[in-house]
Amino acid sequence: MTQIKQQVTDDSYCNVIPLTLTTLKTACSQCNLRELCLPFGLSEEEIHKLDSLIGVRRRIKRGQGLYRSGEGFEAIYAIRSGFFKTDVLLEDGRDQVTGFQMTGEILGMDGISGETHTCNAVALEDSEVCVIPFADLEGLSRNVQTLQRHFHKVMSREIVRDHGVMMLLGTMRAEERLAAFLLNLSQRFTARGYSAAEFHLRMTREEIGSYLGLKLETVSRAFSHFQEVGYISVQQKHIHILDNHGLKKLISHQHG
Amino acid sequence: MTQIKQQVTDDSYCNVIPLTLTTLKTACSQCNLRELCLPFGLSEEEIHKLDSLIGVRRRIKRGQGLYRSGEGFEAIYAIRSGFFKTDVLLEDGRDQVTGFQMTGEILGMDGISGETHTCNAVALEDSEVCVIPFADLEGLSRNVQTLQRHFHKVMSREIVRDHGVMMLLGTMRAEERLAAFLLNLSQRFTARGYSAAEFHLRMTREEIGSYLGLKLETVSRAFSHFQEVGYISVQQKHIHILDNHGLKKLISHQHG
DNA sequence: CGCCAACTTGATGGCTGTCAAGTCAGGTGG
DNA sequence: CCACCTGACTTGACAGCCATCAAGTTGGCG
Repeated sequence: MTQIKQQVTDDSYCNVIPLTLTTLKTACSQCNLRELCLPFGLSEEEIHKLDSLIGVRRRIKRGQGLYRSGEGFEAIYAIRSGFFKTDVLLEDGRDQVTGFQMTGEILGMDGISGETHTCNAVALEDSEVCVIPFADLEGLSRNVQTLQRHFHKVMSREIVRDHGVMMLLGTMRAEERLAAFLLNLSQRFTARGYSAAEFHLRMTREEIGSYLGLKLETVSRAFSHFQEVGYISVQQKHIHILDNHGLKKLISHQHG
Repeated sequence: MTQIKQQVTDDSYCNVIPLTLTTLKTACSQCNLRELCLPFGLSEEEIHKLDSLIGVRRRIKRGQGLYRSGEGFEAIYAIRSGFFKTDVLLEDGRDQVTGFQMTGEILGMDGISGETHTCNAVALEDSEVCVIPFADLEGLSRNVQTLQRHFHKVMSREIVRDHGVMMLLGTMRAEERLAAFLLNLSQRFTARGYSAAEFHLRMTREEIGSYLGLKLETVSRAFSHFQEVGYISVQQKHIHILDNHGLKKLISHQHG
């Protein structure tokens, strides 16, 4: 446990102490992410109850951590703006990105089981999260059935998502993985009102590779190849999907 | 509430595979798996409330399904005896085993998010599960805080477990994966009072390979090699771990 | 302008997939 | 009881995908 901290402290976490903590009351009832986030499906009255539950927002600068593995678990976080990655670090130094999270998505549910976080959450751009004290959420969801149900769905969705990643890591080849990754990002940006075809990657090739179980060179080569055959155009972190169908066909193709 | 029992009995699935349905009342309060299963941490009184919630047990013969992908979600299942696998099937024919479950573990949480199961659960030996109607579980956990908390922990544990598998698939080599798999099984058998060193594999090499993202030949070779170097002895599905430490060292070793 | 991290591209090697042949164990029927 | 059959497993040979190592390019920032 303690030796893990040595590994993590390298860069981002030294800067973690001076987190800006706003005492601003957040208000789900006035948040435009309602339909993506925890309040989904709640009545106006119920959302107002949620308002009182969410104490503070927290601003996290690019590169800084929101929580880290080993830390006590107190709250889950709803991303109000920005972009995060979560990663797990093994004692031997190996690590892997377990997910990328964007606005409206919930962070920190890994910590519930052992009352201790089991992964690190790091902002990939300046971000803001709503802090949801977990005991309070449980308390409210004992009274508000729709909230209880929706929270269970959020947790379950995380399980289903993880199964998808396991499928990707276990059965797909490099280019299939990257295609699936791009289409997933595209779909999630679409759900947030952004362009499905054009977006900016917040993460490095190395982080993509870590997530996909590949080395950064392989990711880079796959990007180049996709560009050669006209599926996408890439310029550094700017992605333009030119042939959505081509990418989809690549994934569903038998690997033979 | 009542329509749930109908769902179980007139399930179209019963027409495909003849499931044996017992009307026996189950009783968590008299179950020796309490400490591993959903009742963990509950008081005597609270466990009695759980008793009333669990309607029926269901017997599943080896090779039969408990639920399958696409089916409506009504209940989660606690394994009372036996052994299961869950797998996901892609349209193109690729499939992957996403987990192996043993007594006391909970099946079916993948179905909560979309109210439809997203994977198949198949018995690898004759098994028996306690059917826990999900709406009832939610109802009771609104009244019993310890149950609510524990159920959240169970879901969270599934997320953490999946992260472990992602780590395994994304960063480990074939023999490391198999070593991690064997140690995980050993530890779970131990928690159930069985030998840590000697056990019987319920799954085929192909199923192990699918879970670990490997081909069955690779699994077989890794078993043979482990035997050569004295880590284990294998005879078909019978495993004897001879050098626990050796396996652990293999995993934590840098892959270089 | 110069530095550095991120990225691209090439050459090579190794792990694991693929194909193939053979062995083993368990179950069935004559 | 035994021959037979089938599915599961083992082992070998070879090939391909991706990791590794290396060198060069680009873009952002002080």
